Amino acid sequence: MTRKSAEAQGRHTIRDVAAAAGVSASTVSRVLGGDYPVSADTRNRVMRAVAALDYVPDARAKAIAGTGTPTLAFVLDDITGPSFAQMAHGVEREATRLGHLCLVHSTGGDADQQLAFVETMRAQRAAAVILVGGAHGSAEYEARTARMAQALHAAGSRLVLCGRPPLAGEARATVIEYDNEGGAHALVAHLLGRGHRRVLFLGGAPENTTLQGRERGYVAAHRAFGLEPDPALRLPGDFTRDSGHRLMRRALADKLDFSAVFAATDMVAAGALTALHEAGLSVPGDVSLVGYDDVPVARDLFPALTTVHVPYEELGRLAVRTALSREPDAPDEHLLLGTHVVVRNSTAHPGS
Amino acid sequence: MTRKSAEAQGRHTIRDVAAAAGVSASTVSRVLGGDYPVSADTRNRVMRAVAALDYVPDARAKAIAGTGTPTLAFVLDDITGPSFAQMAHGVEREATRLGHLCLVHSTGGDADQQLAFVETMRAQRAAAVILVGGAHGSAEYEARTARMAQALHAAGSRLVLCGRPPLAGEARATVIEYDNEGGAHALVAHLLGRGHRRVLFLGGAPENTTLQGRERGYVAAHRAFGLEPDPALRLPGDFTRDSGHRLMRRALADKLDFSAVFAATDMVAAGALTALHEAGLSVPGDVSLVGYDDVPVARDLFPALTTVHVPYEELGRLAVRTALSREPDAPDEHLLLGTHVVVRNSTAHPGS
DNA sequence: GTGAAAGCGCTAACAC
DNA sequence: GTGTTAGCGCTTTCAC
Repeated sequence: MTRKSAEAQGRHTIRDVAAAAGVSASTVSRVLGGDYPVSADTRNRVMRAVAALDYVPDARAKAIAGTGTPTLAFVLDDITGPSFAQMAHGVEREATRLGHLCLVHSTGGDADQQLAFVETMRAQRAAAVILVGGAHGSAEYEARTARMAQALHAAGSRLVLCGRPPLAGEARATVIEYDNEGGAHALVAHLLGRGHRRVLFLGGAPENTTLQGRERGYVAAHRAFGLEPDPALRLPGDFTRDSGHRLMRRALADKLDFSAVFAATDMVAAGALTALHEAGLSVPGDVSLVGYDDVPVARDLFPALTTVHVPYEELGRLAVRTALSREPDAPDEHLLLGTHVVVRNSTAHPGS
Repeated sequence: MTRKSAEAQGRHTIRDVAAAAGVSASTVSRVLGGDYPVSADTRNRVMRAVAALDYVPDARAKAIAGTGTPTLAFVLDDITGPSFAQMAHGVEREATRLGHLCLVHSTGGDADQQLAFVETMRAQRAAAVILVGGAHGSAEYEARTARMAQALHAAGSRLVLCGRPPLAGEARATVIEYDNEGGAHALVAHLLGRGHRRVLFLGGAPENTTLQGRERGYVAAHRAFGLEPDPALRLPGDFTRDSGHRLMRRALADKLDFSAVFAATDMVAAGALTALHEAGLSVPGDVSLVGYDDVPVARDLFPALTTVHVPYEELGRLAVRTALSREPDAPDEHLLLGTHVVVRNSTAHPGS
């Protein structure tokens, strides 16, 4: 009958163990801590008591007392998206490797929920918070994010922005981007170089910086060829498979004139491809199709999809490493990862 | 200069706020707590101080003091698998809805890492731990899992096993399964009913209970048709796309005789489909192909994949609900969710 | 080598 | 209404 947790089996405290072993709580702490001189006999008795009670120290109490595993949070829009999932994988592996507890959370693209979760992580005293996905555009959102970055920094933590542009000013956030504009430029140049002149762009989103970047690359590639893209060929949407399917059906129904399609993501491309097939069109015979991200399924579409490779898993690992290794007062860092086109079978010369 | 955190900006405690507002710590606690009579003036001063210091209460300290958001953990083999990702999504949504902090962690299929993480969650005093994915078979693993279940139960938490069979004995674990055997049976019967007699099975894994169940359904369907499946037609592997690709190439190289393929998961089917295409074979013209899980991309393969629908997101939500709603001493529950075949375009009569 | 006591940041019971 | 005190479960001086 130790104090009060008499029959409350399992909810044992360090004092229960101490009592069972006939020592003081501090001794138990020392034994469990590892590095501290304790007599072999005492150690044995304590270990036996720990085993008997199946005692596990309360991680929250350790944390508050200064010991305890540091925590790292990874926030994304939708865990269901394969590219995000790959990144999550990289983040988790690296965080675990570096001895951190890793929390993954997806917000469904809701900016408020995202900020709320970052706040929760600040309350958890997380060592770092990694935010991934295009920013949501609005100035108010940007300001709030900047405030969070400051707050985390002030608390000795830090905010890492992945796949999105830096915040304005001295925001105290680390940024790791990959090249959306350059990749899109190279990809569209590939299309243009094969003779395509009317390239449909699926999934531009004025509020999402990632999609914006890809759209800029699309435009830039045209200009580099001395072309001006037809605005009617740019269909706004999000980065999901269903958006691609819907958009492609609409483009077909509207009898838009194009010989190639640039889908903003591989998932959009997957949906578009299905719509194309449903319409009895052949890819790349009747229309060429390209995507972006190089997610694993890109190889399994038929035809295999030409796309831009983004090193997502590596990106995740890198985010964790820079987040955890930086000196508290090092200046903000800004990394830009390269991307490259992967040519597969979904592109051909027009009318071939 | 409050106590010691003078210039340690951001790392503020409730006492710093109290000092800044000229009140006691308990008053700050009461203001922040919400429900407690506090004079309007005091409240204002406190709120102002909170804002000025950008104070956020330490969640760990709250937790240890009895208040604090409860936590729930979700453990899966690989976040990269689309079916798991969908479940993770359901779990997260529901956990958030019920006011719980949700930790997602993937173990890469490593049983030791899985158990270690469950132990970590026990240390975090998580309200529940949800484990998903086929069990790893070995008796030792099963025993350790049972011990964890007991320990969690004793601590007022609980273990929920998703998509895997119950533990032996009074293990104190809630189980939510979906019907692998029945779904596979119906699916293979669909093939057999169309005249196929030699069905290749890709991805049986003797150590994984999920894959085992699907394999049992495969065999049972044959027997129901008075057939005995050829053991040479069963290729062991895991549930990944790459496994499917490799296995299919091998089957083709070995010139195995079959007119239909049952891939253990949609991802395996995706890899197999690509291998089939690479070999110049037509689906379903030359060979019929079916998968299992009905992940979103199943619709985007060409031809669209006939498969078995598993309500993964619903499964995740259900896991959370039953985990959080059960009485501490209610008997172990065991739910079995139904599945159903979704016929699309990847199957036809043999030789058609 | 071990115990008693103080402290981590917070809440709650008990004064006034 | 508000401050003081004790306590959550742990670690870590500081004594002996």
